[in-house]
Amino acid sequence: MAETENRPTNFIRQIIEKDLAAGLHQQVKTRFPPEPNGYLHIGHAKSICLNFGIAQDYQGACNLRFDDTNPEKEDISFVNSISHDVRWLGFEWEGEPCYSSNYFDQLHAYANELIDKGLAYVDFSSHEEVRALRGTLTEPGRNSAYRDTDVATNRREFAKMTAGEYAEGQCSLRAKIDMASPFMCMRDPIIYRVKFAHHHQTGDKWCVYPMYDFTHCISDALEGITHSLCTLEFQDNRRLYDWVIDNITIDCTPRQYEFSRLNLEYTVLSKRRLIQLVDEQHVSGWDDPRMPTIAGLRRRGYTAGSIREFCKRIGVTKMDNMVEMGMLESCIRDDLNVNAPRAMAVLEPVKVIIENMAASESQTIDAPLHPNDETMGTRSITFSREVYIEAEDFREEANKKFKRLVLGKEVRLRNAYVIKAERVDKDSDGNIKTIYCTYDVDTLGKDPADGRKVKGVIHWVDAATAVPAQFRLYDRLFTVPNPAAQDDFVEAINPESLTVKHGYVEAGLRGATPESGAWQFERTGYFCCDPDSQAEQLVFNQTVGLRDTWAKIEHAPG
RNA sequence: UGGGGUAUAGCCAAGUUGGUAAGGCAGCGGGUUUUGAUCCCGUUAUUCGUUGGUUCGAGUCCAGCUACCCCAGCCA
Repeated sequence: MAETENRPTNFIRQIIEKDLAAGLHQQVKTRFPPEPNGYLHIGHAKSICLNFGIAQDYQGACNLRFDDTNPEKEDISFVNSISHDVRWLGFEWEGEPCYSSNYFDQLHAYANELIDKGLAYVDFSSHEEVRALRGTLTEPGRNSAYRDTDVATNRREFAKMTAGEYAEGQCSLRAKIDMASPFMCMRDPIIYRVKFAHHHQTGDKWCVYPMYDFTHCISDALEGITHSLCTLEFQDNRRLYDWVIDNITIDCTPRQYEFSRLNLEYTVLSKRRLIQLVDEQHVSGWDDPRMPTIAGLRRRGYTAGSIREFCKRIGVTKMDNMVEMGMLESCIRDDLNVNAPRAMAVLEPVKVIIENMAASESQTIDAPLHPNDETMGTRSITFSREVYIEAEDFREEANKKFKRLVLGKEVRLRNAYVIKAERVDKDSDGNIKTIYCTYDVDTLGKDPADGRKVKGVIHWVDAATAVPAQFRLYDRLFTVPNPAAQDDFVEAINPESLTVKHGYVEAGLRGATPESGAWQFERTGYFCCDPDSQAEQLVFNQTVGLRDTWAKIEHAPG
């Protein structure tokens, strides 16, 4: 609903439309290929929306493929969370999820094909020797002493490697390409290494694992991927991608296209840094509401639709970018503004006693669930002699710009009556304990009969039926726009990224759960119930605040 | 002269047979409003990294320059 309807256009979709028009493919096929070594984040959402979105819009298909060639870093828990998050985002992959590890047998056979063609060799050089011979960005590399080993020997040595006869690091299988290539990845890249590691999918079957560059292109070809979309840092790797496909016997020629990865201000989007935040417990976990992970955003209250809309708005190009948080916030506000029912909550309560109302009296008021959408219906709220209002909504004195409750002045209680502040009670420290007011009985649902204007409206909760609740307010996780550029990004963590408040919500929210959806707490922001919430102690996360023009006015110079 | 990429408003981004700068976010001004919200209206690049060239005409074509990003894991 809040999602814009027009289909996105970008250079990749243009290539696809051209290919389709030229009859190059009868059906477009893409894939989303995460390594299961962490949780998905908003940057992955960009890739997911691109790949699955293309499949949807061009009647094609998109595979979910776990690129699991490095068992040491991977875990089955990540394949589960990734599958869950992709579905939650609203996408469905073609058939069963795929795994690069499904192709280990075929990959191994292709490695042997390369050996047979004299295009791969087993190298017994040490890590240090390999590095030293690789050369530098400006100097060519030099050939390894093992580069000209004969085919039969290479066959035999690779078999021994595969059989576990060599230790990790003792040898590797390398493609024989060009040690003088200006593309570093073409200087006889290692395509298989020895790793005595248990694999979450293949168990202990293998002690050699193929490298990314060798695996990815072949996996794409085996799955019939037509357009293999990845991020910019793989542009050089495309030469190797094509080299492998060109030098093995395979009847599919997928094409790789690169787009720029997403950068979001005031957060980090690299797997390495997110893992560090979790491991060092700077956050409560992968789903901490301050995290840019899908799980974190979900717990924070972001909807799948708002994330899809965000991906649509940021577009897909090859330009390096740094997207403002405001862009993301605008997407969730647009969604929740139309979809979230309204309610009232007081986050920092101060008691108001309405002196001209009987203590025994309690009224029930029907309040709209949405001011601009009456089809959403109404809710019942109660009003009685004692109510809570927001501490910041009262001042003993204030100028005309302060459209709230001021001593001796009137204000409208949202959905209820006009009240007037008569006097206050303070504690020994001078803090306001209670505000004594009177109310105008003839102002429910109408303006004062004598025509006087009351411009301020504040929210409130009936003390008699209020439900206590904890509110968690979040701020940006980092204090600088680009924490990844810091020497140590951990030092840029915002110590005030979480603020906890204790107040009240209206009675109707008793029993709220994380499945209840979102509310707009009027004049405050959008909230959802956190999984930590319990019947005796409701916990609400602020997804995002309302646009706050008052803050600008109040803090404006002069 | 290692190579690969990218340069359009504060941010994101259209612009693709060269014809006289879309849209979104943010901002600003105004209107409606029992949310300082929403909504509505208006406004925001004489200019497309820069310097030259071709052309009646260039963001789009050509040449030079500059800036930024990526590549020297047996990571992906």
